[in-house]
Amino acid sequence: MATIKKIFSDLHNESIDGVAYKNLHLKKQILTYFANTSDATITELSRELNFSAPKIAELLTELQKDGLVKDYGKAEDSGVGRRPNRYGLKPNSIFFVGVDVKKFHINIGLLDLKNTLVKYQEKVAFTLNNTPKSLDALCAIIQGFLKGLPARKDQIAGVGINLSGRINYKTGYSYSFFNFSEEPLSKIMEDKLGIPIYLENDSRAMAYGEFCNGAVGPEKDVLYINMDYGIGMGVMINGQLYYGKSGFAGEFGHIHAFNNEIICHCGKKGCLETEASGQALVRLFSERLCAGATSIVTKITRKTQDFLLDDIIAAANHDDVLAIECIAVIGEKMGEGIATLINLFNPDLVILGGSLSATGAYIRLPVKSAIFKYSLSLVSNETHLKMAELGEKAGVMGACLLVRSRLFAFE
Amino acid sequence: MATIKKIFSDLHNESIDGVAYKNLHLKKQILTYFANTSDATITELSRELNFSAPKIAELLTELQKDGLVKDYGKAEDSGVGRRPNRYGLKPNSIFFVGVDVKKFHINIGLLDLKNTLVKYQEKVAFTLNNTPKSLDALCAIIQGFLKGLPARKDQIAGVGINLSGRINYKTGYSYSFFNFSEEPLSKIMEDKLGIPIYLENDSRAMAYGEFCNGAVGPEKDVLYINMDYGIGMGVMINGQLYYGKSGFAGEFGHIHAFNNEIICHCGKKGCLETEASGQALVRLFSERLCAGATSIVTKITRKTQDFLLDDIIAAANHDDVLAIECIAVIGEKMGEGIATLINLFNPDLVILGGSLSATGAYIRLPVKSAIFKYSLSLVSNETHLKMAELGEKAGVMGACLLVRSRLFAFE
DNA sequence: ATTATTTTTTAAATATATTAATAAATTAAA
DNA sequence: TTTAATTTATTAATATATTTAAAAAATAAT
Repeated sequence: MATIKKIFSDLHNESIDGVAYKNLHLKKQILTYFANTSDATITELSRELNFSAPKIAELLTELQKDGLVKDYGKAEDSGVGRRPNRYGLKPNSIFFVGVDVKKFHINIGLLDLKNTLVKYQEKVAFTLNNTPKSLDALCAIIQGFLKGLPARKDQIAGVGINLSGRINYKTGYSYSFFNFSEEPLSKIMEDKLGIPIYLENDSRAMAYGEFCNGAVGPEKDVLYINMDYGIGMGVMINGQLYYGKSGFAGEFGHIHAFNNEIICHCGKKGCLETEASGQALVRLFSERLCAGATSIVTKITRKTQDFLLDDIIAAANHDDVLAIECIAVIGEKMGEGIATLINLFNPDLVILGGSLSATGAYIRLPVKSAIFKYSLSLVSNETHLKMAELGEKAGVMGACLLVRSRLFAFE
Repeated sequence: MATIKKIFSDLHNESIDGVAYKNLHLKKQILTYFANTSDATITELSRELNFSAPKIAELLTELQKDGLVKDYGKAEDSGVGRRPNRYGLKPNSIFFVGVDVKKFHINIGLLDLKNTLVKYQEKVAFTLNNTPKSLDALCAIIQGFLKGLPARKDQIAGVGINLSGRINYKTGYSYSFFNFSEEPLSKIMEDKLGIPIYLENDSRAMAYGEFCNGAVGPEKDVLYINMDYGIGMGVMINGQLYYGKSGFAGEFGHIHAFNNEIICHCGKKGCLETEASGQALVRLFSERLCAGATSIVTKITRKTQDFLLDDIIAAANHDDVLAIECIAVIGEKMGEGIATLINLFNPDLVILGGSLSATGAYIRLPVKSAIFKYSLSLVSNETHLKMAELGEKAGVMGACLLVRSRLFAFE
């Protein structure tokens, strides 16, 4: 069995041309088909990829020799005729590490080729600051995770890392965090950890998780809204993540939506994020409490101020009226923004994700009614609104799957 | 030489498979390369499409037999070595008709395979109403144009028609105009005119014209803003027009942007179009005149009310202060909307088009300054802002080129 | 249980594309 | 002017993929 390094260099060998190039291309098409769809028979692949059965069979045996593909045996009875063999990715050949860096904690996990989180650690203590010390702490956590894995290091294709703010995944530069060096952040971390690093914007990675393994079915044009302290978005167009020119597409939180005087951390005034985000919810909730409103959150947390977003979400899910009211206010404003997105993107599906999505219908209903109110009905009639399915795991899943997509990618 | 019908059915024969399918695919790739890029040599095509030179040569001779491709002879001196032959589309083999339906007139033209408007009629008298009579008038004009063409009818691949409002190009339904029948509009017109009809949203068609033959160079993510009485947008993502689920993507004019009481013709309040469009400009200009402001427009047109948008544009281009001031007001609001687009799409290029773009810097500068004010600088720094280059011809060009793209399209 | 039917898989034959080699065209240098 | 160098175009030879046919595997019907 070839090592991951060998497979990697084979798959990305750019000096290859002619027949070898075409075979390599077809191999990647097969792998991508397995990854995006599922196991398949020779005949299915032949039809789908427009190559003859013998050719597909030849490449499948090569991929099996490489250790990437497995023969899963005879398919289920499908009526009459000989039952075909099903082929698919071999789970234990390659693994991917995903690191979801949140404001106050880290989630980290190891994914195999069958989309199983082999190992997963949630809410590892960490505080995100834009300092070298914070970066060192992050590296140390990843280092520790890499040590205790049920996989050889040469089986790990890379580490995907989600950060909030502006990220250019192609260059590896981060512009909002850990941007105190001349070199791209991905390079710095690769040097420290000795393993390929792939940076991505947090919302886009979460979106990718939902796209591949969550709420998205056959839909091709999908928007994923990450509702957390800030507001982020991941855009899928024609079945692929959309980046824009420099990887900054989807800055939904910083569109100008209000004529208020609240200064956003991006430096501008009136961003959607100033009134429709988790941080706006915390502010609104505190204001209402100060103004004399009552809530069970004070009982649960024994605090009278400095509530966390999670405290309010928990209160709402315990039927706390104040929390529910405040979420409705935020949701209405969020929905107005989403109405704009629907007019512009005419998506098949909009997914509400991020920590605020844990409030379920409390956020969904005001969003839905605002969409009706503010978008063209002909357009929004075509759009489904769903809640995210992966919850807290979305980020880690997405980060891992993005590493996979880079391994299988062509060019 | 094969007839257009033969070529058409060859190019879209779906029963073909195996080798014939692959050859057909490669033929279309070659044609698309010629269409999108320019003429090319065998070696260039071989490199670009990853096929061997003999294979490319074989298909090129076939395409020459079909009458679609022409040998343009030896290339310019490129230093040392044998000079290659350049091949490209043959201009007089196939033609496309484009019809740009405006509110108060029609532009109609005939395009050859070298992007030359062989015949072009501008501002043909017509008034767009949502009535069968208006539709009949439109068909009559097209019928008349088809009669006097310097091309046989069997050489015309189809007629592309631009309409404002919501269009689903796949089904051929129009939802804003001529929507009084059960059957799709494209079907109705095909039956009347006896030639394939392709409907498209007017702004998207204009955008496509600029993409293929106007202000767009190598950029892949581009937004085209159609500033007319209404506001429209065409979106190019990854080098291709973006439609969204039902072809309604890009409804920029109807995003909710103001808390005003002006009812938009879409039925909602506060649309961007109510304050940042040509119709808003006309309203603003009239109000300022009524309030006592002076303008040369009253002298030129000898009217004291009922100004057309073109009157105000002409006045501005004659340095009329009131017109320039009003355009700046509209431009500032338009720019605020475009800032939102930039945050969401992170485009390479934004093109200002439509009749208002004829005011040049008068509209460009306020738009530009609003973009600086309202979008994330990291994102907007990456975006260029250009004026459209095709002017009034954009719609006809786009309509023709869209027919072409459907002829060459695969699937 | 045997035979017919259907489908996948393998194998052989055919068709096809690529590679390598040659010829042709062009420029620069001898 | 001739020769060498360079690149393209064409051809012939080789490698490759596809097609066709045959075999194998599975099920249903007789």
